[in-house]
Amino acid sequence: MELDFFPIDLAYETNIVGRAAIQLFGRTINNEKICVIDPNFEPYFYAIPENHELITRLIGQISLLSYEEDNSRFFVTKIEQVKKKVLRKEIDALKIYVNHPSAVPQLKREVKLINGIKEIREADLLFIRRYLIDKNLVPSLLTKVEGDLIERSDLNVDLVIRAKDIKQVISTESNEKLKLLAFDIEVYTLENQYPSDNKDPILMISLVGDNFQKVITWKEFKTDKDYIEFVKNESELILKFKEILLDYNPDYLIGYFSDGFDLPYIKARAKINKIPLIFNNHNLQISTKGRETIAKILGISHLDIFKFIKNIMAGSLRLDNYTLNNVSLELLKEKKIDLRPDLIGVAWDLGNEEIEKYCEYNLQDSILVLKLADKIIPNIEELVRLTSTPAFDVCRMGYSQLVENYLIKCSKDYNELYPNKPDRGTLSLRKTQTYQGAFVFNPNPGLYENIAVFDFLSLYPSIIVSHNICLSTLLNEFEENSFETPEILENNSKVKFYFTSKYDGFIPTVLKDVLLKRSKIKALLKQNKDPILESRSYALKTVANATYGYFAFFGARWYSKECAMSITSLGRKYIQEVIEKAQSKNIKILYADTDSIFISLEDKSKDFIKEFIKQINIELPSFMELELENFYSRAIFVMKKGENEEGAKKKYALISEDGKIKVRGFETIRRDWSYIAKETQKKVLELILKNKDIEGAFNYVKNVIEDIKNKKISNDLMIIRTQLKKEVGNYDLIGPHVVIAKKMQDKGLLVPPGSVIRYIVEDGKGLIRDKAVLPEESKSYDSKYYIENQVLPAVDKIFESVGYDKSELIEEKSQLKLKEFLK
DNA sequence: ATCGAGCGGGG
DNA sequence: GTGTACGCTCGAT
Repeated sequence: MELDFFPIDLAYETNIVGRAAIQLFGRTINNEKICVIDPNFEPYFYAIPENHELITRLIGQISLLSYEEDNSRFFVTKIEQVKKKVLRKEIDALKIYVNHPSAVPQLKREVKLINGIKEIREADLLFIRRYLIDKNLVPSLLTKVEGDLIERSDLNVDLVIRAKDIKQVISTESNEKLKLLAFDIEVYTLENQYPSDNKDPILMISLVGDNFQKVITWKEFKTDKDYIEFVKNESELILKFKEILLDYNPDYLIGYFSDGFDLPYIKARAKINKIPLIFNNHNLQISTKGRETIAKILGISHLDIFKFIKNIMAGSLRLDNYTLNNVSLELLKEKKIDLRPDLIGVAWDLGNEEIEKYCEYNLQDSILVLKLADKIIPNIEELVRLTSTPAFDVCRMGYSQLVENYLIKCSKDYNELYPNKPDRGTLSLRKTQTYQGAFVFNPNPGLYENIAVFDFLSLYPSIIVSHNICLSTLLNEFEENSFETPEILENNSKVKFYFTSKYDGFIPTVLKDVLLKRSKIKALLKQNKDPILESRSYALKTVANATYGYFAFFGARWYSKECAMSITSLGRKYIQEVIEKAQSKNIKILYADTDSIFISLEDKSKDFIKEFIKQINIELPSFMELELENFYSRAIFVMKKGENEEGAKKKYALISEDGKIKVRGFETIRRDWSYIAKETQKKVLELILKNKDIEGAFNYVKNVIEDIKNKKISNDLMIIRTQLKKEVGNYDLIGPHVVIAKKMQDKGLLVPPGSVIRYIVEDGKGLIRDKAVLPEESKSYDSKYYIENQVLPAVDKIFESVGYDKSELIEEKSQLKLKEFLK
């Protein structure tokens, strides 16, 4: 039979004869959940011989390799002699097929040891990705399978097909029918504690899909909310969750930090309740990636959208935190229900409407997550298509991996062998390498009015394309007609790099493809604001903009310091040219960094500025564009501590004409700051930017300081919160929160790891830890500490930048010495 | 200057 | 899972 479907999630299984078969879970155009099993793909890798003459001997030797493990035999099945390219140079390679993907690591090591083998290549590509790339398949695009319907009771799908042939269909059919299910859990928590999965049960789980809303909980109370469903206990709650998942069988299960919290928690509680969480023959799997955990459910693609927002979208969103509330506010203009999560334990014990509030809260979280997913998944899916990587992985990748996966996919089209990853030695060497970076026009600290910001769009990508910058085009010395970079300062001497123009490099070619595709889409978007096209454009932009960073990323396969240096040198040239042109038209430059320029409007009209940009764009190479980012009514540039010419980093705040404040580079406001410090900083920026009221802001802080001195500020605002990460006894270094935790323990209070310790720094002598007390026991907080270590560090640079000295803030009765601050 | 520890997201 | 593991900032020493 023949059938069209959208593949979503892929895995592979091992059959009776020890061969791997790919499983493609997806949805048919008739809305059925399908699993296609494709046994027709063999794992392989490449070996490069030292020279041509050795090939016959090597083939003989390699074909004999085999080993046994767990009663299975792993061996080389066949070897092909092929022509491949390495940085455009043609070479001989051996394509070595093995009987199972898991045999690759061992067999590649054995091959590598054979005398006459120069290098192993492409032995580290996931079997699934290898399959997708080699078969020219892309998840989430319509795919035609020809094969036989088979019976598989172990798979939770509507139909299973054993594929004979499978190929992508050229089609405009969209996969809008995909089923999404968002979920969120609430857990028993006591005030100021953090739940721990070995003792605190899951109290409720919300699930929200298309026309589907449910909150399951296990303490019965009177309610008229029909989405609330009661079960008997936690065990039944987890069983119900599992049942809904199997029944509803979504294509994407979506959570917010569900890799790090919800699913690991469910797994831990399921274990305690002795509930197996098996889906399609596999346990809910929790693995780790660095410090982060990853939760995988076979056949249901679990997307933790927090990961994608943090890794990919944060670059453009630039929020000061990425809580669900904050992200929803930004992207959806909606909020979470305002309830303290650590009071759920109290509510639970009280019962009735108290619990009901938390059920609403729980539901709202899933609603927000689903709405966010609706916005974000099209972006993820575009990156899926661009990189031939399943959404599950794309959702968790960073920029460099995105670029790398795109390049790996493209390398096949050019018959290139993709480079190996750097080894440890290379890695640590690369980490120490520095080079001249972007151009920075240091701002004079101060407050400014009527500002315009210009941005170069795709500055670096267009440099790479128009100057053909690539490892494969980099020359050892000058050649006729080659392109040479400006002079670059390196170790006190000047260097230049040369790139051939005889042929197009691999990276410039594939990047050009991205830029061309994007400009076509942008042209279409001008006629019609189609959200799918928006996503496509977003995906292409993401990959294009990350390419420069990729050259400079120490872990990159296509790492090149020379290319990175060449790109920044050209970037400096372009931005400096614009600055010079602006200055020649008497436009005052306030600040510039990498690809953005801040100017002061002074007496010039907005139209004049727009015309200036238009003129610049006429002269720029194609793909490159100077864009008016926005007009701002005020800006404050702040001195950064330890600032030097080279390393000056962005630290500024802007207010746009519609009153929106944009803050960059201020120390992230963290939990371990007191509320008074956070509030004061926020208020100061507001007063200065909104009302231009520097004196007011100054007086505001002076008042805060006076109030702190006179102990007029309530203890609540002085509390510092620090989480205890280990058992109290296991600390070598005793910080203030550890001292307090010990005191609490002595009082018979439980302070397991994860507890948030609250303390106030009290008047007294010695180290901070000697002065820390429990908030309830605080009689007189240490004014000096709060002024000097909390409030002042949060605002002093702001005032210094507008002409005040820090000391003036603490002087008892200083006359305000308002210096000239409007430059 | 070095080093241990917390932060993030979630409750 | 044909795989690889954060980066920064602050306080104590």
